[in-house]
Amino acid sequence: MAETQPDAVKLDGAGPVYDQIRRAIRDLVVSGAWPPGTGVPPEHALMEQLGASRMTVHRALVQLAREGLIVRRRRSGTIVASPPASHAMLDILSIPEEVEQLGQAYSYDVLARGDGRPAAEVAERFGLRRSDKVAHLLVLHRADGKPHVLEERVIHVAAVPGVAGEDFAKTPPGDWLLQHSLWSQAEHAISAVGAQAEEAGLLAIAVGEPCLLVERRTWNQDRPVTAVRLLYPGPRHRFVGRFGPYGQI
Amino acid sequence: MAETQPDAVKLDGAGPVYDQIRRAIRDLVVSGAWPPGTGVPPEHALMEQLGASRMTVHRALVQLAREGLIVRRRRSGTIVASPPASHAMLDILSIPEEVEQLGQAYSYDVLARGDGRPAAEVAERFGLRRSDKVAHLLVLHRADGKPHVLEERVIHVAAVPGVAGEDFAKTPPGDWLLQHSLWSQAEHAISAVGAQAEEAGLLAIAVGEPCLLVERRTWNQDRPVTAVRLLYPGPRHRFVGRFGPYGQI
DNA sequence: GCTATCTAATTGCATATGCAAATGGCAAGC
DNA sequence: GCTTGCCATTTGCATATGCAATTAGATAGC
Repeated sequence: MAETQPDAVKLDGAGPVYDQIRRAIRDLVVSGAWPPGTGVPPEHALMEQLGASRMTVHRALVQLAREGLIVRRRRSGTIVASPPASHAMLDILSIPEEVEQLGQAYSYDVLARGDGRPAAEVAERFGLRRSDKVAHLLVLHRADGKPHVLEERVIHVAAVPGVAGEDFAKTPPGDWLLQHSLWSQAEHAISAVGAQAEEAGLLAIAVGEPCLLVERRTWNQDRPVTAVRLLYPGPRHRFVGRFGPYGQI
Repeated sequence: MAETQPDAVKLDGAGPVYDQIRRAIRDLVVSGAWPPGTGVPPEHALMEQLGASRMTVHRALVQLAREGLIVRRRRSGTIVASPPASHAMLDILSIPEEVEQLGQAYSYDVLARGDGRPAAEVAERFGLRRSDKVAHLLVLHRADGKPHVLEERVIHVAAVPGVAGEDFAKTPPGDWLLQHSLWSQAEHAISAVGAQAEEAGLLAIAVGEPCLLVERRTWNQDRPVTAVRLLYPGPRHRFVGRFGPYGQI
């Protein structure tokens, strides 16, 4: 079964054995070598392969399961988990989901698309080199037909091969990227800005109206994947989070 | 040593033993029965007291340590951890720290204070009953002498006994509360609003200027502790977070 | 073919045991 | 008093063992 073991688990000899195992498997998962659904070898196999006791292997796997990287079921075995679609606190659901959770009808339009090298201003804002080929998109998402959020997105073509042949007619780019790209790190920033003239026109609000601006940049192993600027009009959008003194709850 | 064991660990018989132990101790910590610094009994003591093996006790304690609720050191033993001062993603540092991290000089003024029953509008906005006694504060925080953020806060007097005799002359209320109150749950919301006339005047910005509004409410065991409304002027404030596909990093 | 039953693979949990590592505090020596 | 070294306590780690719970897949029976 080559499929169940695309790469071998390799220990690095640093620190406790259970932690070496945990890190080794974690690295295989986050690097994409073991994509979601891949079967992790059963405890007995790892035990022999690594020369550790079952309890030690077990400890590593239990911890990975608690971290959400793998899913374990008796008899079926252990598989690599699918990353959760949303990230509590601040991360945003896919926008279609976000709108549907509000009980409104979702639709969207790709207003503009350009492929080529990024303009200096864009490259700067999104942390790209001017030599990187990018796709540049402007998308308006609607809830019950009314403007909901304006998305300006840059996609690094080299990091997402399929993007050149995709027109985003059926799936908005954010959701499409979730399925067609890999990412290992993201950063977002939230701020409040007034709508510029063009933005205000598209969102059907007054110029200068306060908007919540969410900027997110995504990398895969230090290589930029995509950067997006989401402009939510007015005080009718809120991002809510809950937590306790020792962390999220 | 009564101090090291203010309450006994009690198992509830539900689920795995190690998890019963984990939850029992967690509850003692988050309820405040074991405040930060309290000594947790050593593994051997818990082992005898609970009739479990050391490895089972160990498993519970290791997990609590990973969750950050306790701190363990060889020979010294295990103590209840102090909650971290800030909460990653979105939670805000104490405002003095926030300003100092920007390399600016911090100062603040208590602009107004009222003690009594909350007005209907305030009670509504902060989830209080009109019969609850509250302290109501308006505080302007400055960075290098310039307005940085406007804080409007309501404190539930019954939940924070010392508040009546405190004038917040030396410590702003947010920091003071961190030291003098207990909380088990918080919720915050972020949105963008335009500055109202009075707010704009205090912050020295134009009326309608976009502001980032952070609203946070805090409870202790379902009892409201405090609620705060932080108004950050303009696009010069950003909240930044980083994360990976499987959670925060 | 369909269903009920059984079997075996796999994870989950708890225990017992032994040794390693760190270190607070005591004792001995100066 | 001060320093040095030792010892006992406490946590950290790994192993071996045994049994329970779950369930995919095989088998037997209809």
